[in-house]
Amino acid sequence: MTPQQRSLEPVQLDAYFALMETASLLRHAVEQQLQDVGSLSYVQFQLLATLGASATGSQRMTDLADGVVYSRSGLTYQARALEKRGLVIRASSMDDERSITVTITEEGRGVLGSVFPGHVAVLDDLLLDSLTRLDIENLADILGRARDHMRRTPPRSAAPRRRKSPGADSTV
Amino acid sequence: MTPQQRSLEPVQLDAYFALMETASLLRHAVEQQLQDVGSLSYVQFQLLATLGASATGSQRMTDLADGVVYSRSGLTYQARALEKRGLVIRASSMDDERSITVTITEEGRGVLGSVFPGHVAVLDDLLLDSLTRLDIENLADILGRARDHMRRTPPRSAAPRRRKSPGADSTV
DNA sequence: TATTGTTATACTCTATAACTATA
DNA sequence: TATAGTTATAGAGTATAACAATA
Repeated sequence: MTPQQRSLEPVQLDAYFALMETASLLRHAVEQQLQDVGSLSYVQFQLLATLGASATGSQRMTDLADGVVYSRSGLTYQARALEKRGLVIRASSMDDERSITVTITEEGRGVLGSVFPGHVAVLDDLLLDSLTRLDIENLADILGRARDHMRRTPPRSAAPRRRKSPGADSTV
Repeated sequence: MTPQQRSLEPVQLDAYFALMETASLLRHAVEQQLQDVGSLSYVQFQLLATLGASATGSQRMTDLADGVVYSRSGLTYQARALEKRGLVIRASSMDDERSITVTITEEGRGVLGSVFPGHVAVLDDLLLDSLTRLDIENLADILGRARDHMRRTPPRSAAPRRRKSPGADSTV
């Protein structure tokens, strides 16, 4: 096993590090701005933005969780925080009594609007201004594909929980 | 003011979201692997890797902090955690009694080595395999430039602390 | 006085497991 | 039995401010 200790080529390493570092720096800056202007964490902003972009302004909790990747309980935590501030409302769905529909309020849209200009400014200064139009198109293309691939590929070590599914136990 | 509410073009938005999401998903997966195999957080891995890659296996605390971007106290926290496990050693520098030199131990290199294959595997599966050689080169190039730019550009709202620097107070 | 690093502290966030309720 | 969501809880990580020591 481990026939020859597969190692990374320099370019691959460069790409990896550059990706992680860029995102980290950008997120740091954006988080700061969101906190200063709207007292929002990045995740909360994501949630509001997702709701605001949807046609109805609503989403089921589960669908929101899928979009943001975090755990159910994590989403409950954040949704409650947003609800306390009156930025969203939670109500049980009519078609399925189990699920809960989260809806952005006018106030929520207000905060989103107040935060947006600064958000764009940070983005311009930190990321966009240093790149050409073509760079940006390339990024959107390449990383878009990478993201789609990742969404389809559950990490080996963190396979989707499929406990008890009859016969699914691979090693036991 | 706010002459016309500068907004983002779709491509720009795509690039931004794809960047953040890709990095987020990747980090999530990598963090899992590091935790499972080496009981390391991503930051701790970064620190060990940085030390391991340096010629002497050593770095000053300040330089490490600069590399990882986090706060001083955050670095102290992580460095102590690594020291407790015997993966690094801290000793005061000889040339400057104020600074502390962190050095990776053999044990630290061992953990690094034990974690690396799985790390690469995750990277392959999740990111590299879905991209062409050219894609990866492009990524390394574009994001490399973006990172360099970000490192040079302190975020407006989070300017480097320069309190008390005579005459540096801009608004007072 | 400026810089290096630590400490104390408070807070935010995330995940796990147990639990309720509906399908 | 499976799914949707909440709760309790525990743990990791981060930042701020005050502090000590050296330059």
